[in-house]
Amino acid sequence: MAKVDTSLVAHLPLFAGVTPEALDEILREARSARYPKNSAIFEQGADAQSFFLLLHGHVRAAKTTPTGEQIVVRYVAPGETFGLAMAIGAARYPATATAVDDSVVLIWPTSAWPRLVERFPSLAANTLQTVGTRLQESHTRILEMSTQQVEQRVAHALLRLAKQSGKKLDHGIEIDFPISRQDIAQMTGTTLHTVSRILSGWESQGLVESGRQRIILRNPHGIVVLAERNADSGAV
Amino acid sequence: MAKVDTSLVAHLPLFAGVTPEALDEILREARSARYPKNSAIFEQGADAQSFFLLLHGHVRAAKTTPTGEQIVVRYVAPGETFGLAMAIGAARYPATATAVDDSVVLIWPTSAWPRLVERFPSLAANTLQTVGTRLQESHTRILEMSTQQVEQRVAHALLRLAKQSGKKLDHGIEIDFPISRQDIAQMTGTTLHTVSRILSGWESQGLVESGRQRIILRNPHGIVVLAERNADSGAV
DNA sequence: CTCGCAGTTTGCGATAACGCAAAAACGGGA
DNA sequence: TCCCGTTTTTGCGTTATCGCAAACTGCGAG
Repeated sequence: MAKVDTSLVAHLPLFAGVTPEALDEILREARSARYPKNSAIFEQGADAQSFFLLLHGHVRAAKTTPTGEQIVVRYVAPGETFGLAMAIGAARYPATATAVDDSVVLIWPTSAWPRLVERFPSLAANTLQTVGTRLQESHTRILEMSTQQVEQRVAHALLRLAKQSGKKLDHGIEIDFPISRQDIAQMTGTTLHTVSRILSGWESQGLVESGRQRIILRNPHGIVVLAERNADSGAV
Repeated sequence: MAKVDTSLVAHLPLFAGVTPEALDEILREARSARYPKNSAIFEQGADAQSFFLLLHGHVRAAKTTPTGEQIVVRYVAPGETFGLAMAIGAARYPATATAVDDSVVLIWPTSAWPRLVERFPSLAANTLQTVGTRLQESHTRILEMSTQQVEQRVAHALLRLAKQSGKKLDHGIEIDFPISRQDIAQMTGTTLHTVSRILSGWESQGLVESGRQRIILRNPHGIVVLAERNADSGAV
């Protein structure tokens, strides 16, 4: 069994208020695993046998309709948990998780959750906090989808990705994992065509620099302006 | 201080796994209050001084944009909690809560939450479950907004309302609180005009019977069919 | 180095839904 | 019972966005 250095994870929100000894005990119940780029971690509808903590890499959580259309629920960054179906009392995963980069995760068996929570109540409190935050973000997303047009939604989405997983370059901020036009479309409720048109436009204005599954915000402030301007204030 | 009968609330999910004595202790920390129809319970952005459990009536939780547009986050039915800002670590309410009917609520001071959770860990677990379920519903809503057209979204919204707060009549199911076209528009990400057109259409097909802030599903199954049919399968 | 494919770009017509405006209907309060 | 304000209905022009189709491009495999 791979040994995980407690110091690497001790500062994570999930473990706030947990003593080092307790953390050690918690980690002993986990195993770690590596998922290569583009491999599936779990599938929507499958038995929720495990829950996960991402150590390295990036994971996309996506939901699929009966007719095969997808939306991206979120991108998971290192330090975040995912696959928490058990915490909400679901027996099956409500979404599919895919590694978009080579990724390393900690894995606990779902069956360990009740015991862990009983021994370490902070885990429940911390998880509640996390889930609550995600719920709020989700409501914000609904608000945006209801009231903003596509260009603003794409702007917001990119800014969030930049904040969560942006790598500072001297000529801008790069989204630190491979992401396609299609992915962005699935985050914002539009089509890859429309996203492509929007990014092309921004590129010609020098706001972004982008290519195959790669996006650099050259002028983040300009994108903030786009994101915040309301529909009719943008006459040229 | 109004005394609340424990037997009225003992069966609620929030109190699952809580002993009668504990419940009694928890309820002693609460006070109850009555809000008349159309009165505000709390405003978005205000200090989250309390959290609530709805006993009677119906409450609308809505989020407002800087430009004044609104969306309905959800309708709260009796037995459900709301205003849980503290559980997610927010100091201010992320939405506005309004009684849409004369309503009675239990109110706890936010400051009591940490103590309650420490003494009764099931509260945290139960709340986690609730919040997790809401998160899933929220994702489902995003999925619908991304992949379905307005008519289907309205159909789904009405079916959910009917399931949550439907009153069985011999000639159909009535949504058991006042709800306007505008409200439905704000639940589905469209305009009151479009909702009105859709309901008019349904009315002439005998699917619904509706009036001023009042909707009866005359043929729930017909609406299910509408909700589930995918965009192109509906040729006449 | 070249080939092949996944990802991207772009044009163009189609249309669902919006937005405005005005009239009609309903219900509660005086 | 009548009146007034809110809610609902409906017509009509506008448009943001979609959907399809076709061409292009960059990267990785061999």
